[in-house]
Amino acid sequence: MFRAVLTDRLQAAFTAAGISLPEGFTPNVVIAADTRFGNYQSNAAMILSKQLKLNPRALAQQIVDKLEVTDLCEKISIDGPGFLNFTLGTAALIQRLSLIVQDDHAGVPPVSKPKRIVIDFSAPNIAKPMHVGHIRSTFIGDALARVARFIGHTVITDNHVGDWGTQFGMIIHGWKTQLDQAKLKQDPIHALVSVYKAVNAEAKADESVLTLCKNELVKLQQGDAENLAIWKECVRLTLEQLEKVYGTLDVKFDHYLGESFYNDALAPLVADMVDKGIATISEGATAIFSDGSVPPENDPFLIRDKDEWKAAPCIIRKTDGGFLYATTDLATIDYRVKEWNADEIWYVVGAPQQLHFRQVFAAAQRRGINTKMVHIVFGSILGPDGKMFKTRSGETVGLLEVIEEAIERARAAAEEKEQGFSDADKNEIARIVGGGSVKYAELSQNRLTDYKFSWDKMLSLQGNTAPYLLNAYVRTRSIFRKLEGAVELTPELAITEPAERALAMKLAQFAENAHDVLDDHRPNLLANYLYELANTYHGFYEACNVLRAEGIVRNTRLTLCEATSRVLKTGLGLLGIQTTERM
RNA sequence: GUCCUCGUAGUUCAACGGAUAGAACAAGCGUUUCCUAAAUGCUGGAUACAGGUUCGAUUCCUGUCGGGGACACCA
Repeated sequence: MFRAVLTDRLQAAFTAAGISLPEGFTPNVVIAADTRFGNYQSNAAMILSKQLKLNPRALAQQIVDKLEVTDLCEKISIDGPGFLNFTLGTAALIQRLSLIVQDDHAGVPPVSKPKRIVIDFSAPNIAKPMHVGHIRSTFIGDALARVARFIGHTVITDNHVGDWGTQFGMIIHGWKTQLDQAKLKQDPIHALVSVYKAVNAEAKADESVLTLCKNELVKLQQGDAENLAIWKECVRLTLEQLEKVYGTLDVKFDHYLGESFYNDALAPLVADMVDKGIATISEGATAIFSDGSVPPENDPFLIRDKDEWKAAPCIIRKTDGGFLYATTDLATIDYRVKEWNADEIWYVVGAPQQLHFRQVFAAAQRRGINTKMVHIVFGSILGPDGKMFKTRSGETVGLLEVIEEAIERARAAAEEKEQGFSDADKNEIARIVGGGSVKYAELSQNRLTDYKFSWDKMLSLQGNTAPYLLNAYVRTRSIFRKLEGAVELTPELAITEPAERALAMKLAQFAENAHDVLDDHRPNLLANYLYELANTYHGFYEACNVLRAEGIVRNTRLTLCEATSRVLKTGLGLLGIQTTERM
């Protein structure tokens, strides 16, 4: 990575110039946003000049005098208030380009300290279809897992399915009284959903039905054989359907340890926490309160009411003895730490659950767990009214529906092309383009912002979308197909045209971008990078004909195409988007 | 009420404290004897408001206004 090398060189230059760096200060080098000034830049001189009370430009000059980067840069300049601007030399770019074409990681170096990271994402509920709300967790989680693995971490993905809870009282009651067996065979999840909805309506109108449901739930929790069998069948049928959806989306999990997996751990966990004084009995329930170890404004167990701080406890056992969401999550943390030796646990879960995780993480810490736990927050998908899509009240759009529609639209687009595709070709292209479009629509966006669900936006095939990137890839492949037969790319390269240089420069930045994604868990940085790369490639493609060129020019351009091809395929792969040779 | 989060072009979104705030869609006019036109060139338009910190603020801090969310026995 040029950035890392330049950072090291800069550090050495400070030492050589006899400037002692303040504690914890490392010179900052970034990819220049505006290539007019150079390719990389640093603001280190400006920041240090403040602390050392020196003139920033003079300080910059001192550093430049000692800087040894002639192997990398053809130009270093001091601009504006004291920016250090580096312009890479052609030889360094060429070397980099050769590496991308040879390396199976497209020139992305591994992390220096690999970790064991457990990533918790997707987490659909049993007996309910996945809806558009699951898009964010599933795609963001999957992309982060892929990137983390790619740069050398050990990743364990776990789908913490909602397979246990009060809804099973109603489902079991409905299963026994009104289940349509034929429908269950045909479309199990929808059969279960309609049963659930019908019972829910009945229970609202008739108290006695609600009581029956509660009784079924109690029996299930006590291990009644018949209810247990029904529950297991519900889980099996739902997982079977989910696997199909995940298969279409190319999303895989290492584990499916749902909430029920932790049932036996809950009572001992609560007892232990009471023993240790972390949890106390209050109003009949068992709850965790503030221990006063952090300032009240940072304490997740306190809220301010007027001028006083009031308790905001986290309940782990209900008055009736039942356990809750937080209890299961605490047990889950125990398991992940003890059984999987997790260094870090990442939760890709929506913003509404921020308080929940703050409380659970704080509770786990009090139990002596010092594993790093991160809630990777994302904004909500809103309905046309600007309010959250609700699972319980309003109808939402099914995830499968969105994917199918996307594939259909991509298929229609493929149909219009005159590339002599067979039906099988068209189906495969439609699957990749359609599925990729939905993923890219999500992943190209900052995860924190809410957005309104829109069919046209999610399924668009024009503009900054997956097909745009795929088309760039297809263009690279088409060139190699035209060559008919193996091409030997030779190491003799010469970058002369601005479009060639711009492309080589962009390709070199893949290494930095792949790493930056995990700094703040933001796949959209990678998506944006790939868009810029595709854009740069399209520009190169218009400006520089490859096949009609000869000799070293042709070899250089072919190498640029090969490198672009590799980076696009690898980068899209990190987003969970497959590529196609033709479209 | 308290806390969290968001507020950027007509719309949907970008921008690890950096230089002239980028794209896409929508609109208009062009580009195919040339490697896939799902491409490409050109033309307008935006940081909610008020302070503060800084050489420099869309970004950090404070307040106001506005959207959304969470706040003891649902998950």
